[in-house]
Amino acid sequence: MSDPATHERDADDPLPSWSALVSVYQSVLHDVVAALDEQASTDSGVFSALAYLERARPPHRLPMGELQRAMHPRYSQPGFSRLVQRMEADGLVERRPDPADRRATIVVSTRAGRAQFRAANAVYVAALATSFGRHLGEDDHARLAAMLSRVTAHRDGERSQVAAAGSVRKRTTKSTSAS
Amino acid sequence: MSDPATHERDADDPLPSWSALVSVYQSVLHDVVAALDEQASTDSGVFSALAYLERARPPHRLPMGELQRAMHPRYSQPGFSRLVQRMEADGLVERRPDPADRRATIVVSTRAGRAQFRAANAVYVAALATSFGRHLGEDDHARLAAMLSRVTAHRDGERSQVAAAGSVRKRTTKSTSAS
DNA sequence: GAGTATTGTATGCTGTCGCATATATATGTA
DNA sequence: TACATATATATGCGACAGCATACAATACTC
Repeated sequence: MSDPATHERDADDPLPSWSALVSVYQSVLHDVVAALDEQASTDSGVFSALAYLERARPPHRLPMGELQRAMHPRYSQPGFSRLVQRMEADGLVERRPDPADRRATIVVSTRAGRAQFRAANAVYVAALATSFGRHLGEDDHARLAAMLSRVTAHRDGERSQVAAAGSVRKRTTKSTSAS
Repeated sequence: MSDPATHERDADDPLPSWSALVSVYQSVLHDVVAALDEQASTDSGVFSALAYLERARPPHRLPMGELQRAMHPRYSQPGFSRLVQRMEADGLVERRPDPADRRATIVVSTRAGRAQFRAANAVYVAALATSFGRHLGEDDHARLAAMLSRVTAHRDGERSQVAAAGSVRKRTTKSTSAS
């Protein structure tokens, strides 16, 4: 779904910017995923999960649900469950029962998982710089980040308004940041 | 292994802008794909292929290879081959032998395919406006498109330089395992 | 405290992906 | 012409995705 034919040639037509975004995303991601695979033997989903565990506030652990939501809508719940199973089979994480809620599972990265993250992250940073970073100037990166963050913020703001309006009680998210 | 040109906190650190781009892409795409599926029963890959056929310069036809390349690295060659087979099975396109090259196949959208594109495109435009367009102002869309287009142009420029340079390569695409 | 709804995670099934490879045609070279 | 190589597309196969659903534990309501 890159850039279809359309009408609406106005200045606020979002199609050109969306098409350009899709084009950049797809080609850069393609390069980065290839680099991770070839130079670090790391699947991009695995890398992403390890990265969020790395940043987790209690050392290297996150409840499954929070980790899944941190990864945007990248995986469905079943898909994410299987990703974690594979990672556990590969020795990258452990799954521990949550003592506070016996339905829940806490994912903890192992020493091997953290080592693999460090190696893969070096590849990732290098590939991203080559494939994306050096194609824009300093100010451009900052401005791009600002604009795109506005989109996310605006979207999220409206979503929580909708959520709050839809239910009488808005006990929605557990009191965690978890972007 | 490449040396870790690691964590730059500089202004030209591409990570924040890349992360923001990924976040916007994933969530907007999620919404748009859901809308296409729910309101137009159209897979996003099918929609993209129909869109490129729609704007093809000879009426509604393109050689398979060109159509595939137009869709960026979204599908592998085999994956694209099967996408077209499915579309043909659904009556959205025909595959005709190319009289000039009997290896090749020309994909032609059928009347039904064009009708489905029009219906799906209306859904697409509406969903994109809701999910992406209205979260930025007019100038922002233009500036965003300009910046991202620069990335694509710069990337493409370098790629053709590399292609022209020929065999002077580092050890990139080699099948070395490494971990 | 019993009954129902809700939440967290896992599994069966099916569809589609990418990789490796096969097949057919085209092109280059002797 | 004969042969090696390149290009266009298709198929076998294994991996992984999402949907629907199952299962387990918790939370709400009375």
